[in-house]
Formats: sequence, C-alpha cells, structure tokens
Amino acid sequence: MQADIQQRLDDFIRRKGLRRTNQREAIVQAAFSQDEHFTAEELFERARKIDRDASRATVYRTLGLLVEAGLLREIDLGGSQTTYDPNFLDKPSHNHLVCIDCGRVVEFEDKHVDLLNDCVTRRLGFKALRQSIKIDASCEKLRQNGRCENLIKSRLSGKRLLKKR
Amino acid sequence: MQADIQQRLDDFIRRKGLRRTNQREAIVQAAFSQDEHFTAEELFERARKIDRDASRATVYRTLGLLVEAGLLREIDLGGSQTTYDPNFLDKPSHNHLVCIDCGRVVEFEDKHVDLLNDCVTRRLGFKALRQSIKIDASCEKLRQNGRCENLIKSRLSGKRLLKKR
DNA sequence: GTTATTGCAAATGATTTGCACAAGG
DNA sequence: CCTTGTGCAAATCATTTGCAATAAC
Repeated sequence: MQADIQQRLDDFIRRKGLRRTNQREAIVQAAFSQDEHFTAEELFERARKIDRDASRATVYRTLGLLVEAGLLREIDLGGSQTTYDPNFLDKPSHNHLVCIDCGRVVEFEDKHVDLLNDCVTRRLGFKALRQSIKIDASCEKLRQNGRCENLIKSRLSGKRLLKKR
Repeated sequence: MQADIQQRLDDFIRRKGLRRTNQREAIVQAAFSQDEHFTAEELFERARKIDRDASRATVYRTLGLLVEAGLLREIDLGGSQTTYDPNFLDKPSHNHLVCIDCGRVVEFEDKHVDLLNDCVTRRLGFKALRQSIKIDASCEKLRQNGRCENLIKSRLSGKRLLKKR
C-alpha cells in the first residue's frame, strides 16, 4: 500500500476524531494491496486472511469511510453488488470498459474525452464535477482469431463475468 | 404512446409466443405515456391508475420483458432503485447529466462524444457496443443568480433528489 | 473514563420466485 | 384444453442498523 494512501487516511481519521483499530487497518490493507476492483464480499474475504476477526459489518462500515475520505470510489459495473475502485488516486479521472466476452474490466484515461464532456456540460448550463463512462465492448481479438487469452483464463478460473442484476 | 413502440412490442410478443393481457397493456401504457424516467415503484403507481389490479410482481416482470425487447433501458442514476429510461428509441445513444443541486436529469446526445469513445475503444482493441455516460454537475444558474427554478420546484414538490444508496 | 468501534443477529428494502388460480389463444 | 400470466406472500440477497460488549485515546 502506498504511503500516500496511509497519509490521507491518517489525516481523515484525525480530522474526524476517529480511531485506529486492527480491523480497520486490515481492511484498508486488503483494499489497497492490489489495484483490482472488488466488491464488499471480496474485500471481506481478503480482509479475513489478514485479520480473522474482521466482520462483514465492519467491512461495510469501513468501505463507507474510505469512500467518504475519497480513497475509494463506488463504480457501477452492472452487477447486483457495488464495485469499489481503488485506483482513483493514481488516475483521478479514468473510466471503464467492460468486455462482454470475457468480463475483463479495462481502465482508460483520455484527456480529450474529459475535455469534450466538460464542453458538452458547459453548453447545457452546468459545471461538471464528476463523469463516469462505462463502455460495454466486445473483444476484437476474439472475433478475428477466434480466441482471446482473457476469455480462456476467466473460464478456467471460474471467475464471475457479468453477474445477474 | 407512439405506434412505433406498440409495433415493436407486438413483434416481440409474437416472436416469443407471449400473450396480450390487460395488466401488461396498462403497465406498458404507463411506462410510455411520459418521457420521464421512472423506478419500478413509480411505474407501479402509474400503472395502478390505469388498472387497479396491476401488481408489483407483474410490473417487475413486465419491466424485464420491456428491457429484453429493447424498448426500455436500465440506467444508473445512483439511487438504490434501478431507473428505467423510455427514451432510447427516439435518442438511441443519449447520455445523462444529473444536477447535484436540484436532482434534475438532463439527457444529451452528442455525435462527437460517441465518435471519440469509439476511437478510444478501438485503440484499446475492442469494439464498442454500448456506452453510458453519467455526468454529475452543478447548476451554473444557481451559482450565479443564487437561484434556480428547478431547485425551487423540486423543493416545493418534495421530489426525491438523490436517494441514498 | 469517555467515546468510538466491533460483532452479532435482526432489520431493511428492492427485487425475485413458488404456487394455485385465472385467462389468452 | 394447454400454456402463459397473475397476485399473493414468502424468499432472496446486498446492505444497514440496534445493541451490548470491547477497545482506543
């Protein structure tokens, strides 16, 4: 976990008069140990490996805090569970593309996209505070080669693709 | 309700071997009588005014059908309930801006935005099938004039702004 | 000590579903 | 008839919350 995150979290905790607890530390560590997105349930499982005492309730409560602190962002990938994205500190205005073939989520940042959206927003009489773009797409590699390593990998690992809503 | 919608719905019903029922008709009519977005619950209320027998379960089941038929689209406006958008037939690739001051949802279409997103997607090795953009924005009018008629209206009507998640 | 935090289990709230009855074709 | 559709109430499932016990500071 980057020092940057720890720093911001400490600030937040001090500012709000909160306390450092083992459970919280474990959950935070679990959240930022990888740059992969996760659901509350997935985070719960990860956190348990660090601190067997971590409970689902505390995971949910901590998620709320981390979102409030601006360290985590809720994103909508279309499932029935909320997905959390830990990468907004590194890439403050990135967006998501979801491959409908293999379920892979690709993050992308593009200045032009941001600029154009600002433009459109201003034209409508507003000031853009946040934009989220989700693109559902199919894999060109799969179509052209008949195969795509991500699809194979995700099938093998039994990884959830698009969960039902 | 446009004839176009009725037409497409009839096709769908025939193609799938479904049946025309009063409840369904009432719900469909309620869904397309206005071009406003709605939640399942809101649709249920509207439908009840047309057919007192319509039940919540049938509303949910019909919503599923309408989405499957491509007449309605689920969109994410951030609340705890799914929002349904009946305007994708008229504006097949429109997007949404949500005013954080008054909760108003503004639809917009922009060729350039579409084009640019296609571009970005292709560069990533994918083919875009659907894109959804949500922009959270604040009202410039409110900031400059200290007032915004939408805000006033929504306050007066006690209309839900952004429901908690 | 005082107040925030936790785990548990119960509550919530949106949506889904099993089932027996009703009704389209 | 035969199958699909319906309302109801019960079930689901993610998330939230009340509470008594625990732990920061």
